[in-house]
Amino acid sequence: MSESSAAKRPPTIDDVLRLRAAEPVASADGEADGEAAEGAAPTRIVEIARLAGVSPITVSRALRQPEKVAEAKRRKILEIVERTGYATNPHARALRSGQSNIVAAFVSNLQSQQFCLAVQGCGEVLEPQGYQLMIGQTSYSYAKETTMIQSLREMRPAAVMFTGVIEIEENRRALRALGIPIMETWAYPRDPINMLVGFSNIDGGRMAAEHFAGRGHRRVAFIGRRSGRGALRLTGFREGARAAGLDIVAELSVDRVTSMVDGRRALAELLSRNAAVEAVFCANDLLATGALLEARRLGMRLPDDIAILGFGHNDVAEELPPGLTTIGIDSRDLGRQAGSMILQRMRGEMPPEPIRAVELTLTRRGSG
Amino acid sequence: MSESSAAKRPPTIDDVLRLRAAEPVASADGEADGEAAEGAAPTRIVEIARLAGVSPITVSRALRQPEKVAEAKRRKILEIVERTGYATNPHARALRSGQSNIVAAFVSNLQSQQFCLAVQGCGEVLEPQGYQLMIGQTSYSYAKETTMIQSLREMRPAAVMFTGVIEIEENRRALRALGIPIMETWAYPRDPINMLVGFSNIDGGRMAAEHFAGRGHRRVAFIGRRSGRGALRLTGFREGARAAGLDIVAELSVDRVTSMVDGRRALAELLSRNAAVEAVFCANDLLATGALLEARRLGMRLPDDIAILGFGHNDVAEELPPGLTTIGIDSRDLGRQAGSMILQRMRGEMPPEPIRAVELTLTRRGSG
DNA sequence: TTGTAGGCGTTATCAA
DNA sequence: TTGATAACGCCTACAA
Repeated sequence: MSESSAAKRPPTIDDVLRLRAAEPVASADGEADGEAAEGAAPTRIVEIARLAGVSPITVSRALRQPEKVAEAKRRKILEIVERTGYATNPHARALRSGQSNIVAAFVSNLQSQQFCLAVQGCGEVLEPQGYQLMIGQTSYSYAKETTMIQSLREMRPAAVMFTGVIEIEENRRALRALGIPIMETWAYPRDPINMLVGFSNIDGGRMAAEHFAGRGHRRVAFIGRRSGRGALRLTGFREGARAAGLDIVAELSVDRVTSMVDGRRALAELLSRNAAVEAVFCANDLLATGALLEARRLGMRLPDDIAILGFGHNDVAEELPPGLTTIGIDSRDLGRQAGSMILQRMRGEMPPEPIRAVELTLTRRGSG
Repeated sequence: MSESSAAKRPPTIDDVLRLRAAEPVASADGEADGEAAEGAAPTRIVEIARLAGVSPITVSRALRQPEKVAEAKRRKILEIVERTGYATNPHARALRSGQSNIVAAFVSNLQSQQFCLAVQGCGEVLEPQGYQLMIGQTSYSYAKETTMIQSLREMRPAAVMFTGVIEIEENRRALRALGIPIMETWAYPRDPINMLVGFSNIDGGRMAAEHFAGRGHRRVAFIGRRSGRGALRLTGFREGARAAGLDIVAELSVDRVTSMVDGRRALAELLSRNAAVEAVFCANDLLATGALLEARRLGMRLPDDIAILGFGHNDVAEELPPGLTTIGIDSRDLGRQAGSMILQRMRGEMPPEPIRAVELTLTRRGSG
């Protein structure tokens, strides 16, 4: 079919290759940069194939399934690829094979150290395997979440990871319909969409109450969001308090947490309502840090005048005297575990256990 | 050419469509989820074309260049797309048109609030236009930077943005060779690769010296990295100090800055060497925050016993009493500007000025 | 182990 | 304004 090419049709790949062969010193086609010649890197697998004297499919195999190509050929091909700087076109690859190398990762908030750590951990596992993380933000907003999930339909990633769980049934369905591995984290729902590396926020709350009980506190309080994970931590805190005979003297709801100021205000309000509180559990470290600063500003000694316990293992809070005691997980490790499970699923293996729990620990510092 | 299809060849698109037409209640092909029927969303433009009674190319035009399609048809097509939830296959699109909708953004450090803000700002501009940000991390490592730039050759994004400038000539060349818009930020080099939204770190250092001079300090010191932007800030600080007649009594080099502890240590060392220092300029807010905490721990009053000035506009540092005075930029705004310039370039327009400066401001708080 | 044939879904190009 | 045709670069399926 090759020799009979007509004259008036547009040039095909092979025409172009023939031209290139006729003019060996290729003219660089970068923007007018005066780019040093040396020949632009090949952009097609056929060019490598020519150089190696094999068919394109053999090059393809040498790259993707090296064990299927004879040692000598493989070596030669890889050497040429290396030398020329050839890079596979991922779009062509994804189009033909239906497999993309993009994994989408959504954080609830890019400003959160812990979420970023988890994403980093996940990337550490996936990137060496040739996957690229695409990071997006859901901003704790259901509307944004829905939009992002719609955009996933267009993006066609190989897998998706969230630093959180998806609660809205419609979104869960949409994700399932993508037919790709979906990873949820940071909680421990009964029915994850697909895979989960999480922990029980209820347990976290319970741990807080038990810790206070162990330190001899009786009159305790809660500051936190009334929705999402905050609500779960409160539930656990209540359970633990009841079991240990603690008295929850106040539950302060703070629904928009954007800075430490919210924690400052909350503690001030709490104290104005109820001066006799001995220990406060703040459902996240941003609130806890604000509370700690406010307590210090008021001249209170921690933990004697008041104990403050946070949630999240934020390491900035370690440095604020006297140091914030906080419950949390190893976020980077969570990310790594998530990454390796995603990897298994993308390879078509079924991870032995699609739901994994990571350990909550309490890091004791000076505040409680 | 359609009717003469042989029997033994693999099914083509049209075969499949014919089958689908014969079995109108499509069997969902999601994983065994018992997915509610309602028919999976179409995955090919031809399906929309059938429904609308037009050719595929017309659907394509209605989606990309609506003005080229007659009003009535366009409306009908868009309505069908909307109703069915059809989403374009970006790989096919990128393959054929050579245009990807992915913009790669690299931060030096995902843990940095300011870098994340800049990336967010950039995303705010690009995402509504249908672009997806792909975020990566260079970890302040030249080796990592080189690897990432290599991976860009494979990823084939529509543009690239960095929170920083690329210094290594080889990497600069590789980026230029990509032939796509490249945005650098956070500094003000004489010869950016392509586009720049930056500020002068030297000016920042100079501002620090001028501020100290204006507050009546004479014996001043510097704490910071001796490479990259830290070095530039030091250069400016020296210039400003000389011009204002200040005496730089110490320059402390801290090359691995990973937490506030580094700032604590640095201040302690500085004071042990030279107790008479009146004001310290820390080249970044992490160091400055540590220094501030250490000064307080030692019982010093700020800014009377010692003034501390940071760089970076970190807002956590606002909350640490007495509040960190810091020089910096509006990072989100920088990101937005970068985004809109990238957008122009991707559309083939030349921004009027490919190099833009953003304003440095000093935020006065209690520390100096 | 290697190669041939052809399609993945879209859009550039040219013709009507 | 619309449509027919073919090609983007790769990889699956099958054949040798």
